[in-house]
Parts: sequence; structure tokens; C-alpha cells
Amino acid sequence: MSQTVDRALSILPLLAQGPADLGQVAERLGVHKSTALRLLRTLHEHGLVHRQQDQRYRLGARLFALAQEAVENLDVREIAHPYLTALNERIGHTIHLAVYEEGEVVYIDKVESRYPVRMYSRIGKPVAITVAAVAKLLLADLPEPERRAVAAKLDYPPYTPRSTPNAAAFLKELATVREQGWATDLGGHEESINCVGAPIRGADGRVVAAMSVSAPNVVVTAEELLTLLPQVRDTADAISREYSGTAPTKEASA
Amino acid sequence: MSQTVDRALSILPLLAQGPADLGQVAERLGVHKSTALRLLRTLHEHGLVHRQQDQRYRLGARLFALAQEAVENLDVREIAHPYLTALNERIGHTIHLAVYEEGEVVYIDKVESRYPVRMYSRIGKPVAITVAAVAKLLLADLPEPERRAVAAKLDYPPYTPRSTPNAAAFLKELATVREQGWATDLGGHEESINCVGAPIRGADGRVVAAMSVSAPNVVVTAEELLTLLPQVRDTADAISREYSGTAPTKEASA
DNA sequence: AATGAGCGTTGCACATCCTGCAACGACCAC
DNA sequence: GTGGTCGTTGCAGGATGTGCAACGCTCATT
Repeated sequence: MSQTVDRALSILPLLAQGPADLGQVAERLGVHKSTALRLLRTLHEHGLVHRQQDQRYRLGARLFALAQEAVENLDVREIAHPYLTALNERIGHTIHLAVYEEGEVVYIDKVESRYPVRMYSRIGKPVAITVAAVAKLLLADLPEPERRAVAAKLDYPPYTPRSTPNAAAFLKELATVREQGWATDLGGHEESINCVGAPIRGADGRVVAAMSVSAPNVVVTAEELLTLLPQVRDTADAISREYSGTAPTKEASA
Repeated sequence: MSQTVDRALSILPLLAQGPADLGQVAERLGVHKSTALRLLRTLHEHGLVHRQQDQRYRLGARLFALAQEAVENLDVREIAHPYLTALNERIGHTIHLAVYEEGEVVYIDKVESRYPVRMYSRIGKPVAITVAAVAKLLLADLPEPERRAVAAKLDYPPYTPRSTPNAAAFLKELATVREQGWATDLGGHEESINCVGAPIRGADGRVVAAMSVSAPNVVVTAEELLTLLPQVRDTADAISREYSGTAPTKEASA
């Protein structure tokens, strides 16, 4: 692995915490100022860092551009999107699409009733991975050792009394999810929000993404939300079929 | 500037266009495969690229994490947010906050009626920079030479008949915006959407950000939208005062 | 005004680290 | 079974990154 690049990339998370000047970057990187300067300049030329008026560096706009383009090129997302909006038009609630990647669960699409906005607001954050329905679905499909490893490393914040309390409970929940082929989050993240989710599978049967429907208690009870499960699973299955090439490729209706 | 880092970073926009395998990366980078491999590995270790099952590389989730943290650490955004939501509660329409950075205009916050969602969906994209009210505000404040340079380099896509047609018209519009201290987009991007915006200034009087209110024609006419201008300007001014330290610092009400 | 400290910047000599080569192994198609 | 493609590895040569020291700038201090 390349030392120079390694150092340069280490600057990014450092700046993510907040702006820093040359001296701080050099110190936290453990290199000479002149070295840090050259690295920062290179990052700057690529638009990944930006220099503000006070000469301090912070992350640049190109980063958003990259993240944006990246998410738009995810083929699962592209395939799934019309199905998600179609489902949304029928049932009206918020729909999420998420993927698992190297220890993290990331929302890659969202459809909100009447507002078809893609929102990435939670992206990258440690998003309730211990309670979210999509997270359960994605983790439930991991190979045994990785699943245990991930579960052991996680924190289990008690968002609500119904949040997953610890690794043991989580693994047990994952086993259930794995067996039944769908997942819920009943007030585990926010007291009044319930979710039902289903997995999207690739040609080899592995879970490549997960989708969920969320609704507040005041609109539909948890029981009512569960009656939507068949529709959610049907949608997920339809996406799975198209994604794995086993289905009518150019049709996104119900 | 560092050659190694330069090459490594050049991989990112390359992968933004879509997944690529080692050979493609090496070729498009003009380096040997083994070199490309080492660079990709380093990027991978930092989570910036991800390797999918077919061994091809694509951009990784850490990129979102960085973009997310970056946007959350922008102090303008942090200061402005409560003002934006307060205004939104009064008038109900969609509110945007944007900044200018090295030739690009980027949305850094958005408040939608009843849905206080931060949406970054347009981030990084060449977002209607020739017609958006916030873009006009930000560009209008650039120093003369840079303004001309940017205007000359832009494309002027005819989104609608009312879109800015060319650089001359754009510069003229910017002059107007600069003089009057506010800007509009009346159907210049989408036929049925109008916007009014106002600038947010730092202590030195320079425009550091811009905000706008958007509403579809069917809800409010352009004339009605313009009656909101005083409120928009007041909000922008209030943010400016707090941002530049000339105001009650811990108050975000109307 | 003068002085000094702090910070970013530059040019350079050294040697570290990156590069490209060639060979190996895995996988797939024919 | 065989040929081809692609990712991977170890290595030697040298290009490239590194740290040093000195300079200039701005700002705070006396």
C-alpha cells in the first residue's frame, strides 16, 4: 500500500471533524509541514479539500459530487427505484432502500409520500444498525463468522425501551429474520415509528440490498403495518427477479 | 504536487462514472497494472473504493460518510438551519441554502414543508447554476474577473423558454441581482416553479451563502411569492448578523 | 513605529518509496 | 486439455517524495 496516498487520504477523515490549518494537519499526520502542504495541495487540485478565507482547510465540494455520482451508479438502486415509487404510490408511506458495505449499513434511496426526494441525510452515520429493519435483513445474511464479528463490535444504544439491548439479543433477532425472510423495527429507534422490511437478493441468492416501509404509530398501528408485509415482500421479490435477470427486465409496474 | 496522490485521486472521478476492473483503471490512468493495483488497495483501505463480487471496483461508502460529516461541519449551515426551519414553519414552502465553491454551487441544506429533511440529492451536480436564484446571488458577488470567467465557461441549457440564454444575459442578470440585493428564478428551471432568494453575508460584507424559497405556480403565483420577499430578506439578514457575530448569538426565532 | 513570534511557502540534497517489468497462478472459454 | 485473460507478487532501478533550513508575510506586542 502506498505510503504517500495513505497519508493523503488520512487527511480526509481528519478534516471531516472540522477545519484545520497546515500545522495541525502536519502534526496529526506526523509529517513535516512541507509534506503536509504538498499533500493538501494535491487534494485541493482535485477539489477534495477547500481552503477557506482564514487559510484553514476543510473538505471540498467535489466530495459531494463524487458521493452523488456514486449513489446514482448503483445498479440495485437504479433497478429498484421505479418499484419503490410504485409501492409508495399504493401505500403512501416512507420507503427506504439500503445496502451493507464493510461493516456499515447505508441508505441509498428513499421515497417519501408525495415527495419523491432522494435523501442521503443519514448516509455514513452509524444509523441505528442494531434496530433498523433493513440493517437486520442485511446483517442476517452475512456469513456466520462475519455476522458474529460485526455483532460483537457494535454498540447497542438504548434509543427506546424496545431497542436491541446487546449482541446476544441481536444475533437471536438476526436468526429469526433470516428464517422468516423479513424483518421489523417496532419502535426500536423512535418510540412512535414502526417499519417492515424485506430483502432483495441477487442471482446467487445472497442479499444485496434491503427495503423497508416506515410509518408512525399515529397513522397506522404496528398490526396494520404488518398487513402490508405481503406487498413489501412482493415488491422486494420483483426487484430481486429483475436484478438477477430472472424476470421481465423492462417493467416496473405492480 | 504529488504524482502518486494525484494518480490515486484521479481514480475516483473515473470510478464515479461506473464500476471498472483493474485493467481499465490502469489503462485510463496510463500506468502499469501493478501500480493501479497498489493505488486501488490504498483507496480501498480507506473505504473510498469498494470491491464488488465481480472484482470490479466502485466508489465506497466512506465517501458518503465524509460528505455527510463535511456538510454537518459547515458553520453557515449550522447557524442558518434554525432560521430556515422557523421561516418554513411560517410560510410552508421549500427552502434551500447554498454556497459557492470553486466554480460550483452546492446546496448544503433544504427544508421542505412538514418534512424537515436534509436532502443532498442535487449536491455536486451542475445544478441549474445559470438560472437558480441562489446561484445568481452567489455569483453576483464574485469579483468582476472571476464572475466573467465563470460566466464565460458555463453552458446555458434552455430548460425552459425563460432560462438564461447566454453569458451576456447572465452577466446582466447578475448585475441586477447585485444591485437589488435579491434574486428570483421565475420558471427558468422548471416551467411551473418560482423562487425568491436573498444573500447571507459575512462580517466583511461578502456573500458567504444564499437562501431561497421555492413554490409551484399552482400553489402561489409569482406575484404572491414575491410578497414573501421581505420575510426572506429578513431571515437572510438575521442569519448574516449572527454569522458575522453582530447579533444576538443564541436566538433563532422570528 | 519597531520588534518578535507564528505560520505558510520555497529550493534542495538525500534516500525512501514508488514504478514497471516479468513471471506466476487462478479462472474461464473454447 | 489448452489457450487466453486477469489479478497478484517480488524485485531492482531510479524517479519521486521527504525533511531541513531559510525566507517572507501577517499580526500581536511593547
